[in-house]
Amino acid sequence: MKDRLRRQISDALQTCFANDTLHSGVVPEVQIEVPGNPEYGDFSSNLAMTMARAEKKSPRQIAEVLVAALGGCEFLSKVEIAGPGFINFTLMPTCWYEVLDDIAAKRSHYGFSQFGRGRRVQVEFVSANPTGPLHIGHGRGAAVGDAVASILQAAGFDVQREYYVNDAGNQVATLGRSIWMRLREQNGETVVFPEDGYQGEYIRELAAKLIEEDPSVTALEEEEAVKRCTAFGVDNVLVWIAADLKDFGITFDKWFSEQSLFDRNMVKNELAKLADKGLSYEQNGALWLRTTDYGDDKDRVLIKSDGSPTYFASDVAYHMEKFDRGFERVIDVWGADHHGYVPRMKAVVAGLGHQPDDLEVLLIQMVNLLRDGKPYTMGKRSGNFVTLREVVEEVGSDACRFYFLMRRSDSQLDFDLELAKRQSSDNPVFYVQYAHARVCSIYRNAEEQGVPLPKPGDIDLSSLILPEELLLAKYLARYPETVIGAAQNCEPHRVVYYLQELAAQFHSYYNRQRVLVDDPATTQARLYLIDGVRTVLANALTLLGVKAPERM
RNA sequence: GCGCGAUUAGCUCAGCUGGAUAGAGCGCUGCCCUCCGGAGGCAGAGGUCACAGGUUCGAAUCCUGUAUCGCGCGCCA
Repeated sequence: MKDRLRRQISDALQTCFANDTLHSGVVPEVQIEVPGNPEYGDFSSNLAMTMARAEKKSPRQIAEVLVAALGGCEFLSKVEIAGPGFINFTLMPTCWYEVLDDIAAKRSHYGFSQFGRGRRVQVEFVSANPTGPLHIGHGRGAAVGDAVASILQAAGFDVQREYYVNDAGNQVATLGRSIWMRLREQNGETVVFPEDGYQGEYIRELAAKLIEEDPSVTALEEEEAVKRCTAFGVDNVLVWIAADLKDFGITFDKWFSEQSLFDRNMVKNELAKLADKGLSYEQNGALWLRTTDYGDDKDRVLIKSDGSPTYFASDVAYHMEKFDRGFERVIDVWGADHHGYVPRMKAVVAGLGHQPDDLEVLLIQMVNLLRDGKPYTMGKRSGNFVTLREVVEEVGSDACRFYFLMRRSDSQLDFDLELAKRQSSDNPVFYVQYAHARVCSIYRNAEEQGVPLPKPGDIDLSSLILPEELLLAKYLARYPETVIGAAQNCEPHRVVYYLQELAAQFHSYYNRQRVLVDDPATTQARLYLIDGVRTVLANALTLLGVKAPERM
């Protein structure tokens, strides 16, 4: 609808240039927005004001010329000049009926667009070290990454979801040593558990499981045994992680192993490429990357003087490999405590000849768990985080995912476990899902009463004239642009806010008007309207990974 | 010390990339069930958008500075 108006305005602009009522020939981008105040119509444009300088005329004069050129456009019921030079447009109510037909035609694809033109995008998220179960913070990253991926898909990008497995560094070696120590402990030895070892109970479980599956491990030399423990630990923890994520409704297209970069000599090869480009140099026995050339505040070490690569080295290789795979846009989801690493990674990307913005890093802030408004933490024993699994089991995947997406991902989040479980309008998840269930309930009712259901293309919608009905239709029309905005900015919370507003408008409508009334035409039209609401609620919830239940 | 991010209603937060009278939820106050699910809805009170300058037709939004808070600054991962 907005695009249609945009074309009309562009045409009018050309008309003005042609008949010399405007002279500059400068065609600005035509900005159209939905004004906050309904009195200003359905759409408004600041075009006249942005042209004022080039035209050397007052905005209101320009607006008058433009409005004259728009002439009697049949789908516009009113065009007004207001304030400093806004042009306000009110559309014929019948225009909004088309939105309902559009939704009915596209069903679950309403809101999808070609905005991304099939460009390949990779979203890498979670990527937690395979050294223990996922905790609540990982959960937020998971929910955000998955929703961003879904939103990008809806906006017409070709998206791949990837998990980067840090299976090469010291962290997994520590996991191996921790398991080995617990294993010896279980065999009756007295051991000193390493200070940096992983304290969690799950280490004991892993040790016990390993002895059971392969008792010969105890006979190995220390070094071999630890290696065995490491491999066993990583394999098992990854299975847990995958299961936790699956129960959270998330699957990945690819699990990318850091170790595989070394196995395939990728790190060495990619580092050689950087050296060829003169981006790295040796100093004090170490190999440095010249990240300061691209905005970092100091150069970074790739290979330490003892010859071993830094974590940064494999990260560089990994990101080079991502672009080699043909992704035009690469999105990383990180914990906000890593924000200091953004400049150096952008520097790498820039050094490779890409735009720094081809890599986008989403920083995920902390989750504060609350219970009835009071901070909730597990016992303070080290290694004893609140796991994602416990929370999902307590409040359910839907509530959990919705809450994780309610705020901008870079701002901290209060997550009240009791509130998330509540079956009332206090609870935003419930409130939105309930709106969907309510529409379904009305439809069930209609069927029981033998009311014929509306058939798309064959409905008289002229009885949809109440302000709240037009308001709903207009809001449904804004869904596709909401998805595009969320995709452009990687901001799933926009979809959440959209949902809350749509649900609120629907509940309000429901409370004022009955859908199933005596007049058959009105009933049909209203059923058609709320079916549109139902479809959009379901589509938006799906993008967030939240179910749209038919009854609750 | 340097860098990054924040600062909007009592609380938690939005604010559509610079637009018109700054919004929502919670909490508070007062209302609405002869009604398809009241598991809802309506109304009210509540603001110097941290502060001071600047940019322009126009600033919560962009720039500079100040204050407060948080985080990051390893040849750790």
